[in-house]
Formats: sequence, structure tokens, C-alpha cells
Amino acid sequence: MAVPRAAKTQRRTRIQEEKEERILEAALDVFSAQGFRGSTIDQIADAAGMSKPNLLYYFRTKEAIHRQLIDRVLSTWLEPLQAFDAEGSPESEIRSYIRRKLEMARDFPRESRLFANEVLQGAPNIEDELKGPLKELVDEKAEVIRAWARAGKIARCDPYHLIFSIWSTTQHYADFDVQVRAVLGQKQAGEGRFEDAARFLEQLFMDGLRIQAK
Amino acid sequence: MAVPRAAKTQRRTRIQEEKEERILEAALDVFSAQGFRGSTIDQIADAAGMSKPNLLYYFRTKEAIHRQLIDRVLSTWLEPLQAFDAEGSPESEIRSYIRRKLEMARDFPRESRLFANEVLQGAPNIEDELKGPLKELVDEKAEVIRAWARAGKIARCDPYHLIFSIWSTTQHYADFDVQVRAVLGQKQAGEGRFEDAARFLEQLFMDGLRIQAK
DNA sequence: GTAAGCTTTTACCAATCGGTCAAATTATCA
DNA sequence: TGATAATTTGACCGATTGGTAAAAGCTTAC
Repeated sequence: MAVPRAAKTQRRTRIQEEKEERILEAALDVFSAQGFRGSTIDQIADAAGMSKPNLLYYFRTKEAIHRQLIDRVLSTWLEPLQAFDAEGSPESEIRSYIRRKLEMARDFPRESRLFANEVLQGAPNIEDELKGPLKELVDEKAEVIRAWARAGKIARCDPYHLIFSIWSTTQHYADFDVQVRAVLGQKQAGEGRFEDAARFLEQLFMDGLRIQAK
Repeated sequence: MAVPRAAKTQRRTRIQEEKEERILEAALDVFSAQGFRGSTIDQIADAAGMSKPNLLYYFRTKEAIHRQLIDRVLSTWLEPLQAFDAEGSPESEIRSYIRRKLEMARDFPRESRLFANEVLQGAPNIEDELKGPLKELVDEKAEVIRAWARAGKIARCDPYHLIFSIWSTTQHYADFDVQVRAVLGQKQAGEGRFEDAARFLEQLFMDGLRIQAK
């Protein structure tokens, strides 16, 4: 008798790991492009190259796939901010934070869009994570920024809105990619726009915060 | 014999105008919260206080509602950038552009989210508008900004990415409202965050572009 | 008032949705 | 090899989807 999802054995099978990975990869494609409600299990199963019942053997529900995906993405999404270091100089920390967030927009646009879709539609599944871990992390880093301002190392400013503005400007290149491409036109068909964006944003934030470049 | 959608008469009935307006208003609610695919005609009909077939008497398909809504929103979305004036001073023009975009995020968050949903999901219905009218408008204003930089009125910078950064930072407060609220917590339950954001963004862009305040 | 056209409703449809079930197939390991 | 567990399949289900047909009800102009 086959008890689904390998409840009997503790260890996960090789096949289980492979298939679950393939499903999550396919689901990232589909969910990030169409949102949760707009995606169907059939589409994900197709993209993963398996039948719907087979997919549902690994994940009980559509929601279960989405939850696991969101969990995974959320933690990688927070990494750059985690790395924000109170010991470093404002210049290097803010510069490298901008650069890392831009690299994520370039290299992991699906992850960014998955997250954007979720937040845009009211974040029904991650409200707790936003109000808990995310808020705490931002509170902590905001204090670092405030200390820099007190020490006269950067201009006085609201640290929360500073963080928001770095988030929004960098993620814009993933979430609104179609628009960015349309406006820039053919001249930026390659990835050059990311370097231009990096140059612009670093200048904007350095001067905007009155940080002296070395 | 009732030919649908008043094909016989040229003029629109009073009832037609009222009902179509009610439908579009309801559809804005639903589409902006759940995206196109995630929304159902029933939900829109409910929100508009009428039966589904009754709604479908005024709009042949779900797509037709969405198209008309997008068209309408797109033009109001472009207004602030239209107002961007080459004759004005960089300080007043950029300041007021930021302020107007922030006011739109505060006063018309549904419109912003409808647009964000559309672009995020690949802009299948507005690609032409993005590559045509939008691009032309941005090209024109980018030239204005470039002229300011040549005249030494503002720092040299990529005008396109400047515009992107103003778009993204301001719309962030509409599109990612849930996240902003979660991170700021209870202390900003009212609309205070918009004033704080305005202060921060004006400072960031004024100093970032090395514009002297009068 | 009445007839023509406009609006609304009731009943309905085929397609698709998320998900189940039992049987068939395949992999694993003693 | 054989038995046991893991995986895959096809057939199916009730609910919901976008949309239609036709008749009933309502407005409006004459």
C-alpha cells in the first residue's frame, strides 16, 4: 500500500528530491509570471514535465507548492540586508547593498517577481513574515543608519524610507522589466542597463546622503 | 428584439453611462487586488451590485472591461510626466514631479496596482502603449533633463534611470503598501508615511542631483 | 396608451479548475 | 528473485469558470 509522500521512511528518496526540485523550479516560472490565482496546477505540471496527479503526489495542494516557494525566496531575498554591517563604512556598505540588490534583480528576476506578486496582492500568505522577521531586521539596520547620521558620517534622513528607496529602485529592474525595456528601446537589448543603473543609483545615493567618495 | 449594447442608437443611454461607470469602478477594485487572471466576472458583478449576465450586457467579455480600464488608467498615469516642463527650474520641476507622483500613490493606489499587476505579468495588453506613447514621452523629457545637465543646472546623470528611480520610489508606496505598513508598524497607521516619504525623497533627489535649494 | 427598443433575469452550457482514487508500474533491497 | 514500498497513470468528481439564449420586465417617445 502506497502511503503518499513517503510517510513511512524518514529519509527522502533520490527521486523525491529530484522531482520536488523540478516542481519548485517549474512553479517559480509559472507563479512569478502569472501570480498565484492566475496559475494552474496543470501549467506547473506541464512545465515540470509530469502529470497533474503525479505532481500532487509530491505536493498535496497548489498552496503547498506556493508556500514552500515563498519561504525559500524570502530568505534569499533578505540576505543582502543581513549582510549590511554596522562595522563597515557607510560608503562601502550602502554601495555594496545597492550593487547586490541590483545583481539579484538581474540574476533572479523570477524570485523578485514572485515576491512582488505576493505583496502586490495583499501578501495573504506572508503577512506574518513581514511583520515579524522582516520588520525586526529592518528595525535593526535602521538603527545602524541612524547611528551613522548621528556620527555625521551621512546626512540626516529617515532610515526606513532610505531602505524603501533602495528596495524599490533596484527591484524595479526585475519587476518592471518589460516597461524598462520598452522605454529604453533596442539600444539596451543586452544587460548594459544594469550597469548604467548601478552607476546612476550609486551616484544618487552617495550624493543624496552626502557621503564623500574616497 | 434587444440588440445588445445599444447598437441601434448612436447615443448612450443615461442608464448605460451609469452602469458602465459602476462596472469599471467595481472592476478597478477587483482587478487591482487580484490581477486579471485572478479576478472573476462574478466578483466584479457582485461588487457592482448586479448579476453576471447583466454585466455582460454592457461588456461583452472580461477582457473588454480590463482593456477599457487599462486605457483610462494609463492616460492619468502619464499626466504628471506630461506636466514636466522644460521652461521651469530643475528644482521646482523635479520637486513637484515627485510630489505629484507620491500624491497619486496615496490617492489612487488601485490605479497604480492595476498598472503594476499588468506590467509585472508581462504587460500583454499594453506593450504597444509602452513602446509607443510612453517611450516617446520619456524620450522627450529625458532630453530636457539632459539639457539641464549640459547647462550645469544639475549633476550629470542618466536621465532614463533618473525617471525610473522616481517612478519606482513613489509607486512603491502604493504597490507595496502592505510591506511598507508591516515594516513601519503601528506608529504610522495614518497617512504620515507619505509626508515622511516626500521629505526623504525630495532631499535624496535634490542632493543626489546636486541641486541648490533656494 | 402603446409599440419599439432598452434592460434585467432565469436557466443553462461547455470548459476548466483543484483534487481524489484505485489500479498499474517501477524501484529497492534482503 | 521475490516482496515490499515508492511512483505513476487514467479515469473521474464536484465546483467554478467565462459566456449564451430567450423571455420577461421596464423606459421612452409618439
